[in-house]
Amino acid sequence: MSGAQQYKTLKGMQDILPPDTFLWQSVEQTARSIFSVFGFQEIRLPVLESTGVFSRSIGEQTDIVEKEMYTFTDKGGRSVSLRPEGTASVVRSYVENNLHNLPSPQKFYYSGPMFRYERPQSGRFRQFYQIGVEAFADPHPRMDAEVILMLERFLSGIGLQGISFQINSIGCEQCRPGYRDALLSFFSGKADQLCPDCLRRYDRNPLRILDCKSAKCIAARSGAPRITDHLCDDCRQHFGKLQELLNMLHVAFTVNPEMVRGLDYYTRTTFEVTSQGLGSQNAVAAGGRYNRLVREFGGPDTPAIGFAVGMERVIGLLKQSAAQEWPAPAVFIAARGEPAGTEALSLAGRLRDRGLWVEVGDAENSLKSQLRRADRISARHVFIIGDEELKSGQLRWKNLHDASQGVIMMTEIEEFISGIC
RNA sequence: GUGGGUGUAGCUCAGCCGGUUAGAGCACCAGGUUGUGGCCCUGGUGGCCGGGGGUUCGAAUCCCCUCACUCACCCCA
Repeated sequence: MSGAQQYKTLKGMQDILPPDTFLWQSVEQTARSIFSVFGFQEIRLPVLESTGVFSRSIGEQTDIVEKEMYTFTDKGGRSVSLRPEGTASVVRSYVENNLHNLPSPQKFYYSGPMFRYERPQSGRFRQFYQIGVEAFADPHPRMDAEVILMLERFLSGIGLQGISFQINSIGCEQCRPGYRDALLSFFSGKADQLCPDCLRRYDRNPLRILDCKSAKCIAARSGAPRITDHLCDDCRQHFGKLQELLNMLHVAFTVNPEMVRGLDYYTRTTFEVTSQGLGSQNAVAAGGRYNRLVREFGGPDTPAIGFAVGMERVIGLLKQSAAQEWPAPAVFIAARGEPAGTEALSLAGRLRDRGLWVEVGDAENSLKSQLRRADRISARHVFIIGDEELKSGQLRWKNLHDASQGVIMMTEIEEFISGIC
């Protein structure tokens, strides 16, 4: 190692390396195939947007917008930000491209990195990956149920265990202000019973007091009004119908009237999937309905619902339950000396054309050394080419799993391969 | 932004009441006679002991500062 500068990833950013990348690929593949059969189509969006895309949707007052965004001025003097979440960009794109002209409902999924300038901890990074979906133009709770069902299918499809679904309704512009007032008046005489954080929340976002973890606040909020008791008729019916549908679809869930979401744009249904064994950041996926956002972005009045899955959290759970496997090559070709080394390369090419993963040994090394390498990378079969084989037009094969071996003609190699692979 | 914990080889760690060239296991590479892996044996690559300063004849070891990582609060996927 010279005295040269050693670069490292920035705080909260990480390299994703093999064999983890294989796990990521399989999770992404499952997502694609499940979302596809539900009729969701992929969209790919920029990572950088006008800052307003996020501040106006997520909420000016939220922590995400106030202190967690990677915001800077570009060379044209515009304020731009790395996306801290996906929904705002999808809505921007929906409006910009007039996607409401596609047959309704319009259903999309996306995946990619998000950025938030936070203090990293277990399950929390500054660059993190989400797979998310958004469904537009269907106000009915059937769409809520379908989206939640799809999330459940996906999570069980990748083999996640021990997760639980919580759902809630946070009402709409008709009923939420009334509930907020009820909550404020309930806590107004109890300021001394709240933790310092919740005193702040009282002014900024009183609903958050409901999910504070401090023992004081848990005690102070007993008997607090519940959002589910303050829903207007339409919201109550919507929420009731959703529960009915989820039961019919056999999606296990619990209603949690204290569940609060951090983003301002939600209306009615919100939901969250949590897991034990994730540490403090235990949300695996979360989402909800946002019926006003498209309108606020200048589009037609269009209801919508979506969710996002935290990839690192899902991957973290999967790694706990199963050891990482390295994929292994089908064939390793060991050659001895120069003419054989060339022959090995040519044979490898033919086998790769048939879609096989083939590794070639270093013909300058001993056979023993090459076999050791083949074993280390768990190759299933070894072909051995040397002077003898070149003379006779044959080659020797060996199965490293059961140690069987034999000889075949070089010209019959393709048939032989199709018999064993 | 606020607290706690930890920094010695790629990984897991020992050494740390100061004392000659800083260790182990695993991993990686090679070899153990002519062309056969796993086990075993041998050898090799790899660390200015996170960085800087101080105390001392002498610091991985003691003191101070700093940085990084990590967990938690906050917030959230």
